[in-house]
Amino acid sequence: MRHSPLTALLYKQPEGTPAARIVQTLGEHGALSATQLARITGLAKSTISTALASLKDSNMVIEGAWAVRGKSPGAGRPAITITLNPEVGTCVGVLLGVEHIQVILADVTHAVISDASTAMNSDYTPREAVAVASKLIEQAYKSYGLSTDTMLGVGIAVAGPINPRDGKILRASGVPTWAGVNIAEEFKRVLRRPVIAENESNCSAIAELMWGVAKGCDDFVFLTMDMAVGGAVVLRGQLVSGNAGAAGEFGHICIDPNGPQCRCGKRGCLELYAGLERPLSRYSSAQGGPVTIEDVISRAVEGDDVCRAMIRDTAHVAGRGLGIVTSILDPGLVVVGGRLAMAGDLLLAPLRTSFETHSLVRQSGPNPDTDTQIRGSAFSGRGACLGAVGLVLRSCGRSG
Amino acid sequence: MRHSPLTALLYKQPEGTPAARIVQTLGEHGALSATQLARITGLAKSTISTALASLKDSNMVIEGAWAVRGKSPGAGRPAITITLNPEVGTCVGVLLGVEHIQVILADVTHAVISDASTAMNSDYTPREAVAVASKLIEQAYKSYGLSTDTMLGVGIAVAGPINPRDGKILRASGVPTWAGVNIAEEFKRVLRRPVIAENESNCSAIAELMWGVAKGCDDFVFLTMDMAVGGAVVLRGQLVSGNAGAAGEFGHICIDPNGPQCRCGKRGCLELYAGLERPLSRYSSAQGGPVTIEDVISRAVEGDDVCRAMIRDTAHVAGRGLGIVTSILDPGLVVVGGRLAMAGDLLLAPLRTSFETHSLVRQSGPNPDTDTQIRGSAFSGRGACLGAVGLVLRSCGRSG
DNA sequence: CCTAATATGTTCTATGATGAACTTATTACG
DNA sequence: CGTAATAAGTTCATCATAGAACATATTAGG
Repeated sequence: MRHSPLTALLYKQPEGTPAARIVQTLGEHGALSATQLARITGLAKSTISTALASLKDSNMVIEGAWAVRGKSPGAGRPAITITLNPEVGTCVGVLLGVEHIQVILADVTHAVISDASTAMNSDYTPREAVAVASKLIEQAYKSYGLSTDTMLGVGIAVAGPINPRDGKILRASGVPTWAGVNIAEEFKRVLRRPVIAENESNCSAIAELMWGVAKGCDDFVFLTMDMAVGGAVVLRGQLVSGNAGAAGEFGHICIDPNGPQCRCGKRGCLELYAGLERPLSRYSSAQGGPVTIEDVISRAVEGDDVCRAMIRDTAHVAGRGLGIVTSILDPGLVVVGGRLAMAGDLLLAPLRTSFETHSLVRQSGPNPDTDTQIRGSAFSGRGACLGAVGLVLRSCGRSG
Repeated sequence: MRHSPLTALLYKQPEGTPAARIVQTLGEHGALSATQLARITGLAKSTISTALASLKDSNMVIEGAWAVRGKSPGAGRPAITITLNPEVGTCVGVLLGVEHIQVILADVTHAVISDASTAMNSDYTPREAVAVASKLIEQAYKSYGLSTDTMLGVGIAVAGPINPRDGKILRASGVPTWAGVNIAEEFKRVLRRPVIAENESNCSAIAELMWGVAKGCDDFVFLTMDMAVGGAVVLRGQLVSGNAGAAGEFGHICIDPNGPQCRCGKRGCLELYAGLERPLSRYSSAQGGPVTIEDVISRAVEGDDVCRAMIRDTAHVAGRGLGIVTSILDPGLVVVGGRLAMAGDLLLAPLRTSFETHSLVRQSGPNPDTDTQIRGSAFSGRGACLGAVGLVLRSCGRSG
């Protein structure tokens, strides 16, 4: 099973044969009918039909008579749903977070089989990361009685931009000690499988695109609000990585050129005002003990004024940042993720208000046709790692 | 000739038949050999060969034995260059500027046949625009003995964003009185030809992409520096228009939320600091008479300190704006256009310096691999109108 | 001047996607 | 309960594309 037929289909052509495109599309969308496949891939019904026949023969896809998603059974012959055969392979997503490493094991339908984490001291080395993640992966396979031979690939979510040309973490990254490391190579050497590394925010955006609030939306912007501030840009269904992989670094938009120095070297970055690191450490010392983002949110929900103000203040600056992003990209949708997004409307309401005063299009009054929507992420914290899982079936034929 | 075979080829399929793609590619690149066509379109040599045969039969393309561009004749059979037959049709580009209307008439090879302008009072109406432009077009055809039957289409460059959904000029536009007008329709009604309207900066970007410094570059950002500040975003060879057509409105990036009110309704927009409108009117009253951008540039070239400072100051703020753009898009190339770009290094040198201090990627020191290049436009003022010409052969099958 | 090397362009056949027509399976309604 | 309407999925002739092999036109060098 070292090189399964699925692997061959996935890691091949840029546009691909009908079979490959079907597998890809099923990977992204889950269960679909033949007609839906035709619509999504743009191929003819007949083409789908013949391709599906051979895919069924080789056991790559299976059919079930379950109701097709989002379709109330009306008149007409009911559709037969097609799914990737879960037994055909597994995908692994790894999140290399600041304080923990998370590993999600999923089948090709993206059904999560296992989700495990290990706490880490911040400033762990790439070598440690590989060791800990490999162990988590191994344990996940072992405890579910699966062979690692079924592993089709590994997606890795990293804090910091990755140069798309050489795969190395950018020197102007969130984790300076990792600068210049090609983390995908490090993992590939040990796991001997296709490994795709991506920026954490980009992974979150992928998750939103595939299964989240941005499903079916080809153009949107993702904003991470957590200790740090990050983001991602999706245009025509594809991540925009930029020349050096630094696209979507909303946290480093200059808000005030005379502001305090940021760890990136510049002054007055958005992250310094809209990130929770500074207000949280101030609040923690005022409280006389460490307070987490989750604590702040639950206290805010309970009505704590200081915590509400903290969220409102970050929302206000973030809205200004989004206004700037909108002057440049004018996205139809902004998805807000990161742990602070779990605050829901406590964050989103002031964010929307601030955005409207700072948005060009909104200056001519509300208009549902042209207004940018702002929505909270559908995932609470797991988004980035799920997105890393999604990377495996998405990024076909790029790295190998 | 009302519906020439070329029109049929141009305004049809989204991806298109080989013949259509060849015509498009020739339209964009000019003279090419069959082999180059195969490389650029991605089609097989054989496909190109057969398609070219029928295109030659129908006289759509002609071959010449001129040396293929950028190819020193080495060993091997010399290439035969293919060009669109200039006699097969003409394209018109219209620029609706603030103070003048410009019309360029070109053949399908984009060779400019005529270039004429009429001065306008600012705040002219769409109806006047159509009348004046139509007259200029008519004169151009008449004075070169061409029939308007050969007109394949008209591209229009407009100051202000255009909603890609309904083609109407956005209400938050540069010319408020034009808000809500579908200028392409207005022209189409009179000219009875395919008309494509685009934002002026977007047209300039198209020109740079097709024939300017961004030739062969699929991802770049265009910055207009003139009385106002605008811009455009090109990703994967395509213009990014945004949800409401307001993508690339760099002039309305918020630089200071407590700054003066901008005509767009927001406060402290980049345009107020990096646009020449305010410094120029101040300087004009100090000089006791109207001074143009061209005057400022020539005085700066001659060594005038006030004019040099004016350019340097706008460059400084613009660099900060570009730094912000880079945090979001991280483009590999920035092309600077608008009349101020004619100042050359007087503008570009301080712009680059300012950009570097405000650019995230640059924080880890210079690196030719990841650094964003900043180049001046290749066109002096004519870019937008030339781009409008280019729109005609480019935007196939969108509007019609 | 002849041959090798190199590159362009053409021919021919197999493949494989397409679209029209058809079959199948269900609901709606009289 | 039967027929019309609707939608899903299949079959098959047609045709466009690609790939391999070939023909053609040039330079380099002995």
